[in-house]
Amino acid sequence: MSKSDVTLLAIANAAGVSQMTVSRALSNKPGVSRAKREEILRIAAEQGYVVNRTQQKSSSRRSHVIGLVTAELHNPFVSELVAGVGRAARTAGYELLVYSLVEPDQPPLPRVIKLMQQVIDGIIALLPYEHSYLEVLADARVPIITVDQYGRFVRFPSIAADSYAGACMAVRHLLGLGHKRIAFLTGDERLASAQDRHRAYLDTLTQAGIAIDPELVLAGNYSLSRGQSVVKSLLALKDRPTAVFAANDMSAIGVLAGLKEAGLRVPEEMSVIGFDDIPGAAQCHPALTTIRQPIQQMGRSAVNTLLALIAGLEAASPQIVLPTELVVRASTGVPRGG
Amino acid sequence: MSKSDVTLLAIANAAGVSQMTVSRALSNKPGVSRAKREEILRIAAEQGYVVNRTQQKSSSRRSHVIGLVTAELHNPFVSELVAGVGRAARTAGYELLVYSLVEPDQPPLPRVIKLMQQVIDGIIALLPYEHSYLEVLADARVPIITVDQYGRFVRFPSIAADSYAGACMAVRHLLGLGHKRIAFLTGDERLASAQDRHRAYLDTLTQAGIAIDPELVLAGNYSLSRGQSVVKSLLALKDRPTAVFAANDMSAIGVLAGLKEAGLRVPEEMSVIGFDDIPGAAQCHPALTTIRQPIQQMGRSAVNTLLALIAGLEAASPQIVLPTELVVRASTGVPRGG
DNA sequence: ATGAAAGCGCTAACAC
DNA sequence: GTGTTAGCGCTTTCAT
Repeated sequence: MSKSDVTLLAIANAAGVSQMTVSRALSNKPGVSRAKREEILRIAAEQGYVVNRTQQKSSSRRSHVIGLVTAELHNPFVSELVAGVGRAARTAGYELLVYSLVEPDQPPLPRVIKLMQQVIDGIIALLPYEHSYLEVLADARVPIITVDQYGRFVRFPSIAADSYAGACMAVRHLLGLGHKRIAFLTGDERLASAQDRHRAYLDTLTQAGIAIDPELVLAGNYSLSRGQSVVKSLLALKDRPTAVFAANDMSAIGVLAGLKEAGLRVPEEMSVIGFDDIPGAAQCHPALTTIRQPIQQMGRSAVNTLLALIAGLEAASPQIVLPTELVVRASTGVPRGG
Repeated sequence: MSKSDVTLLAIANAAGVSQMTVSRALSNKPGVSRAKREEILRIAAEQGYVVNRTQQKSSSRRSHVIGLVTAELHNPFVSELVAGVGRAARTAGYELLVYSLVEPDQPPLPRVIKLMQQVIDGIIALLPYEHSYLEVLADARVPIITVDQYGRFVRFPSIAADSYAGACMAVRHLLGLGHKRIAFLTGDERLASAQDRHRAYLDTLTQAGIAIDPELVLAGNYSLSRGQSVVKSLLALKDRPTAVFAANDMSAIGVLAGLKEAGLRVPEEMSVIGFDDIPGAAQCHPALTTIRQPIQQMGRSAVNTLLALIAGLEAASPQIVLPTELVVRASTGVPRGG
């Protein structure tokens, strides 16, 4: 007889009480005497009882399972965040299930959306490019939190690092080193984070009295390969920049690769700064100067906010913005003749 | 009234039949007249009915949902495989749920294991380093398939590409180009795939009459960073190799990066060949020659085999091995003075 | 070919 | 503080 047969009733019999008393004891609900409660907990532990979340959900509308949806499984930022969310969820007594959107810009099938409702209590959506399915879920009263946002679309509470402030720091760091011609490699501009970083770049330069040169703004998409391929356009400019601010670490690492390919030394001939501080940032050569997002903390915030929503509370603030931090490593330095 | 309220009973009422008839019609079971069946299907489609998988499971022991467990979310091979499995599952009328092992070498909590049993009909485990939890699941009669294997542990049916044959091809390709000193960067030797590739390297060289030089065998772990860092040991050898066979593409790309850093040209001064043919292999510089694993097909095989197991059939063959293919790109060439 | 009844494991609601 | 009842949505089993 495998453990999977341990049911509420089994424990009730073993303890000589009713099923309901066991349920109450196990869910920490009032209405059970201390003595009985302890006895029940002991027996349950002994027998290795674990609640059946799906039955729990079908009778109480709560499964204590949350879902995380993402289209970018292969993305270091995402996988870090998944880890953070997983830990936070578990700490709060929740399990985490991941729904992978196989087709990035395609909404999941109705079948899958339904499955989400049937299994989970709430959803954390990462980098929600396509979000029509979120509307469907919201209509079905599934609490939703997004990490980053699709444009300025604010129907759902979101968690994000302070992209604007972080990007300002990045640009100021380069300015402080003496750079005047600073290129910017954009992120995927459908996302709020990318828009914020872009705006911060423009604003900070302007505030520093430096005219914006549109040639120095290159269209990226947060990907390594784009970062790498964009380098030649950069080097083809008659008046080359002395530094590049890439909207995220992946594309910054791509830029590093492209520069290496072109034979330029970093930071002597070109400074590079990224954004995110993914694990790979510290390991590449030269180690990447970047803006750190508090990824673990973002995971925790996402979970806590979601749980509050599930509990029926309004999100304290619809948009939670977490501070970022400049991490200076080896990829930035004073410009030549600076 | 949201769609989520569409239940069997609702359709039964709308169709003027019993719940049971609707159930039968919708699950393609016999016992319903053609006319009624069609009528029911029409109404169900109209109302947007979707079965509640968890209820389905609690009464029939089948949810038509399968799970995929992996510790390496951030791994291009894994994410490709997840996509392939997702597509195949959906085609077969199953949904896919992903369980991410947050701590790579740590088994999931009993709570999570229990959740798996409660939600899914079977599990596909990717790169199962730690597999004690699989035993628990198997004891609970959850069908399991692994992709790749932990060592020579064959309790579970597995799907894998033919690592041995593929690695032989890789080495022969280099031999054919005229290389005599060929280094090997191992994979994570806990996995069967890594062991097979290693063995193939040794065997193929021996068969070609080339003595094995232990100095040319470098300990890797399938990671990019290890590939990169290992290059300096390679270049420090008094009698340098002219080619490197890396046990997978990620580490091969790392080797490429390390060589670029060291200023060596590929393939003029060093040939590099990988294994997997992940999407990144074609995009790096120079484009990587590699052994292609049929990742999509592996996903399909894994799903089909798992479904057979779920249906109560024995796996046709406990170990399914799929053929590999040499993909020649730009990272291999004749050795200098070859 | 169709339906009625029972049960899966759990909890909300209402007893006592 | 504790137990009983009913019900979630589905499928099994047994009638008809």
